[in-house]
Amino acid sequence: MPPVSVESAAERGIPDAAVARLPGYLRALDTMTASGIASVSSEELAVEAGVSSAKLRKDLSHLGSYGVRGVGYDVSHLRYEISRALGLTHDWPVVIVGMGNLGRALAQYGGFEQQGFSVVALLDHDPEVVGQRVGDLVVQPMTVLPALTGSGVVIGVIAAPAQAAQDVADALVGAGIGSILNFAPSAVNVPDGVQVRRVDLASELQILAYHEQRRVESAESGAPADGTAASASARTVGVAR
Amino acid sequence: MPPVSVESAAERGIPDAAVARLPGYLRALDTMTASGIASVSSEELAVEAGVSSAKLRKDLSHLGSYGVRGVGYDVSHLRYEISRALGLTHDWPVVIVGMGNLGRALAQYGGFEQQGFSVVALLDHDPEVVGQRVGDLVVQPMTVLPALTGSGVVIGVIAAPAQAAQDVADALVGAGIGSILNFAPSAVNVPDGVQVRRVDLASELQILAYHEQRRVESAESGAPADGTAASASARTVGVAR
DNA sequence: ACGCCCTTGTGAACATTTGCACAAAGTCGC
DNA sequence: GCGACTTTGTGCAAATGTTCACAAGGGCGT
Ligand SMILES: NC(=O)c1ccc[n+]([C@@H]2O[C@H](COP(=O)([O-])OP(=O)(O)OC[C@H]3O[C@@H](n4cnc5c(N)ncnc54)[C@H](O)[C@@H]3O)[C@@H](O)[C@H]2O)c1
Ligand SMILES: NC(=O)c1ccc[n+]([C@@H]2O[C@H](COP(=O)([O-])OP(=O)(O)OC[C@H]3O[C@@H](n4cnc5c(N)ncnc54)[C@H](O)[C@@H]3O)[C@@H](O)[C@H]2O)c1
Repeated sequence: MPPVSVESAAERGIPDAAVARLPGYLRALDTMTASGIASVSSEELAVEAGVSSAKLRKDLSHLGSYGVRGVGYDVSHLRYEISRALGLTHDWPVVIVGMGNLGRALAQYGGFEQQGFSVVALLDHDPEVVGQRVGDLVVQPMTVLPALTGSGVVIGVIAAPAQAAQDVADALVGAGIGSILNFAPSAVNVPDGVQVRRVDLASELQILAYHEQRRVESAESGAPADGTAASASARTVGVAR
Repeated sequence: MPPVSVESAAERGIPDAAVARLPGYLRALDTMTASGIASVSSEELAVEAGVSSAKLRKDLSHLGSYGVRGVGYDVSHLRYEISRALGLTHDWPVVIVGMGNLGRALAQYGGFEQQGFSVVALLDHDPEVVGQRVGDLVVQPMTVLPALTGSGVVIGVIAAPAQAAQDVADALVGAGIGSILNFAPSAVNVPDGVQVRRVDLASELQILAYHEQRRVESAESGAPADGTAASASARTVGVAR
């Protein structure tokens, strides 16, 4: 690491890979709280979160030294420290754009709210959809975006069709949104400094398919299956349907 | 990994990071096909897929040498080669477990089918839900699982509540499912060799929140913003750009 | 048929992430 | 109080992933 002179404790610059795992630790801690557990070792927490204990300790070391050697971590204190590192000490207002099937499901799903986010606005460009009520909110037109960002909304969710995703992203960025969660199955290009994360089921399934294919191929190990014959292998799978 | 001596051309062992990007390339190629584009350079495809061209070329090099120097890649041929590498030369049957809000939405969402997967069964443990019709299928009890795997189903989707996720995973693994896509916000433990991927919106939002927080903090750079005052920061966001 | 020009495929440098192993540090029983 | 025992936090090495930069290769115009 560069010799970052002062650098208070360790508050700045947690590696991306570690940041991506923090929410999992948070969730595991919540589960333990619900079970009435007050203290955990890195080993126990690691199992609950599905990682190795060494990785867990290394990750936590980036946010400071909150464990007690020989004992473990205090569940509620660690929960607080991770929350703070992630910026969840206050709720973040979120806007969802695109009120189709997915947008409605997300708007009504309580999973956000419990985790430090609150859906404060629902937008759609279709005049037919604008004005409809979804849960506690009324769908608004795209033109209100600047007003939303003006009042502090910085996270946007794209739930519009793929071909509209880039337009929506442009509108969000133009209005000052700095972080985007994209459910549309397409990449969006944004300026430097704007964060985009994509959630795509088809991609996830395709990645699983790759691993399944490998398993099938290695199951027929004995046969070198080199060259020509290889292509037939996938068919094998009993798949009677 | 053991040093796999012979290793034909490049068919085996594509790095995980590359595999995770292949679906994105596939999607980008589909978009180009729809636009009537027959040939692309790595640079153009990289922009469409949202990666750097060097990364794209390196990734593709793991599946073979399918480009033409000075020209680029033939869209339909590259599409085929990526499909083949991912194991998408045939459809994969999928079972969804948990027919609540999310399960129903997934079952009726066409996004799977277009991409090489077909939902062949819907399961739930609740007798009230079993027998209901969702789209073209009737919800079946958990007891049919072994029959499904017997006929070739190897990919399962968990759309049950978090506290049931481990039980469902155990049932899936016990029946012979080898790959699981888990939508419940909890980690599941499975034996070696079983693949699990998790999709969790709250985690994604929390990761975005971390980056937003950093942006806010660096905006108030001069001020150390240590301790107490920090919590007010988020409201600020002048985000004039 | 030749050479120019363009883009691929890849070796090598660099960066990040993971895993190991253990000294440091604290608790708890006695 | 003190020593034995437990578990953290971390230095280091290995593995994995990314970026750079360019030689090799192939088409296309002439
Ligand atoms: N339905 C699912 O289960 C599901 C699951 C995963 C991903 N997705 C993806 O999510 C996206 C939305 O899916 P859906 O089923 O809700 O689609 P949908 O067609 O039901 O809804 C899309 C909504 O977006 C609005 N919209 C279109 N263009 C817009 C624009 N430029 N600005 C603002 N709003 C616009 C439309 O008016 C419509 O209300 C799609 O990209 C889809 O692939 C859907
Ligand atoms: N609703 C959403 O928009 C959404 C979005 C993201 C993630 N999720 C997550 O997806 C999961 C399901 O959400 P939901 O809203 O559909 O919940 P839900 O309560 O509507 O549905 C859950 C279904 O699972 C069934 N089930 C429960 N235990 C089971 C078991 N052991 N075996 C088989 N089936 C069982 C129930 O009978 C019920 O039909 C949850 O973990 C939720 O956090 C939901």
